[in-house]
Amino acid sequence: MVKGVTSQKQDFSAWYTDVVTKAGMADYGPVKGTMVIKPYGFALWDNLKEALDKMIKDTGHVNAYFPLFIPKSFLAKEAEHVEGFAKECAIITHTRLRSAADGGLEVDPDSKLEEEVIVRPTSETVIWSMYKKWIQSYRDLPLLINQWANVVRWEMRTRLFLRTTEFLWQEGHTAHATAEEAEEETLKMLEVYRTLAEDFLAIPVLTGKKSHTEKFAGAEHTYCIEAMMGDKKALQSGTSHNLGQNFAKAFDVTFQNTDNVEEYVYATSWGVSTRLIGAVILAHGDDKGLRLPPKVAPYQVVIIPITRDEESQQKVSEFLSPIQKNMSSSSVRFNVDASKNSPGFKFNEWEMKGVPLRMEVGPRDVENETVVLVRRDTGEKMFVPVSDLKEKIPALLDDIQQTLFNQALQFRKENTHTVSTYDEFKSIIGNDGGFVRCGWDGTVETEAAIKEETKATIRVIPFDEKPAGLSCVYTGKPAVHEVIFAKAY
RNA sequence: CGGGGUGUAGCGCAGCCCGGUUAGCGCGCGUCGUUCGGGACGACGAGGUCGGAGGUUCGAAUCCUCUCACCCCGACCA
Repeated sequence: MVKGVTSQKQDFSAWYTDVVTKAGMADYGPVKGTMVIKPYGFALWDNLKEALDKMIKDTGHVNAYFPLFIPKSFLAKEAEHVEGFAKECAIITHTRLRSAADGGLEVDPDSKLEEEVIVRPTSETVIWSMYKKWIQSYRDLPLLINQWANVVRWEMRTRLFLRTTEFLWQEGHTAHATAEEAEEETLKMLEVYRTLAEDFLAIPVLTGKKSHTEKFAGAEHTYCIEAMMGDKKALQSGTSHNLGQNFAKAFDVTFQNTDNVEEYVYATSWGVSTRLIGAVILAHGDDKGLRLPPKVAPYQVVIIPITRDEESQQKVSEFLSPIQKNMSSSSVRFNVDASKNSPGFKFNEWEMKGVPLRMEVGPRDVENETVVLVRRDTGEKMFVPVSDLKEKIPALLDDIQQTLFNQALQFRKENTHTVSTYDEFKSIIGNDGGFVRCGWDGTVETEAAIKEETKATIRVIPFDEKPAGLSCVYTGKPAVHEVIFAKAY
C-alpha cells in the first residue's frame, strides 16, 4: 500500500498529480497554470537536455537566443499562424506600475505602449524577422539554429508538465535553399526525437505525419512522435514542421541562388518541451510512483545504509567509502540517503522517486562483503558481492533501461488494434481505450465527425501505412490513408 | 468560456445547518531519549489576522451581501 497516492486503476489522473508532487518533481506556482520545476524534476530535464543538445549539435546546429518579447504585428504576418496562437497570447500593454490610493499598486495609464508586445508562444516570427537580415545569398544557407527557451501559451486548462502556461522547450529554426533540403531536415530532426524518446526515455514512439487538422499552424506539414501512456491515451511528444516558404514569404526572406536568381528560402522548425517529463512519468510510472529510465534519472543508484548504533554506522560508512569512489569513477550517478528516517520509509520514498537501483548496506552485508541490490522496474532483489559491483551496476542499469522500453512497447502492442468497422472502432475507444489503426478517407469532415462522436482524433499517419485496399472506417469509401486514432492528452 | 468543488496551522481535514469559554484533530515540524534489513515509538514543545471586504448581532469560523483565488470536469492546445 502506498501512502498518499491514488492508485492508477482508481483514478489515473489523480495518480499522476499525486506522483508528480509527492516525488518532488514539481509544485504549483502562484499564478494559475504555472509550475515550479523542483530540483529533482529539473535534474531529469537537465539530463534529457544534455542528451538532446548533443544530438542537435552533432547534426550541425548551433544554439542562439532570441527575445521573449515580440511586436504584436509580427504574429499577424503569417495568416494561419495567427489563427493558431492569437487566442492564447499574453500581451504587454503597459510598462509601469504606480502606487494606488488604497496603498497597493495599479497600472500607470501613462505607460501605455505605442505598439503592444506579446510574449512568445513560439519564436518563428522574431526569428524570421532576423533571418531576413542575415540571409542574402545561397552561401548563407543552410542556416541551422536552435534555441533553448521558455514560451507562454495562455491555456484554459493546465496540468503539471503536460500543459502549463509557461513551459521550457527547445525550438530549432532552419532555413534552406531547396524544398528537398528542408524536407530532409524535417525528417532528420524527427529521427533525433525518436532516438531521444526511445533510447534515452525508453518510450517507444510512432512516427509519421499529422493530419491537416492536427498540424502546426503555419506549416506545410507536421511530423510527430506519438507515444502511448499508461492509461492508453496518446501523448504528442515532439513535432517537426516543414514550413515550406510560408514564413519566408511572410517576412520576405529571399536569397540569390547560384544562377543569380532571387528565391524565397525554405524553412523548418521543430521542438520538444518539458512535456517529455510528463511522458516519462505517464509511460513508466506504477502505483509505487515513478520508474525512471537510468539514462536520464537524476540518481541511478540510491544507497541506504542500515545501522543500529554509532559503531555500525562507522563500519557501514567505511565499507561504503570505496564503493562510492568506484561508482564516481565509473560515472554512476548515486545518492547516499543518510537521513534519520527509518529504512522502510526510505525504501518507499526512493521508489516513489523512481530511482532505478537501490543498494541496501547493513551490518550483515559488511560481514559478508556483499550488498543488497533491488531493481525498481521489476522489484527483483539480489545479494551481490562487492567485488562484482563494478560490472554489475552498469549492466543492471542497461538492463533496466531496456526492460522499461520493452514493457512500454509490449503495452502499446497489446493495446493497438487494427479495425475495419466503425462498430469495432467505437467499442475499443469507448471501452478499454488504446490505439486504433484503420482506414480513413482523408477528409476533414470524417475526421471531425469521428472526433465529435468518440473524442478520438487522428494521432498520426504512420510512415509504415498501407492504405491500399483499405476502406474508410467511417464512410466506407476507399481509404486515402491508414491512420492511428486515439484519445489524446 | 460553460459545469462542479474548495478556501480554517506547512499539508490533509473537522467545526458552520442550529452564532456563545482559550478554534480542534491527523500528518508534518523542533528538542531529548529509545529505535533502525519494508512507511518506528515515547515525552515535551512551536505553529492560526478561520481567503478578503462590508453588513446583521451584546457576541461571527458559523448568518447575509459582495469579492478574490485555486483545483477538478468539458470546448481549444506542445
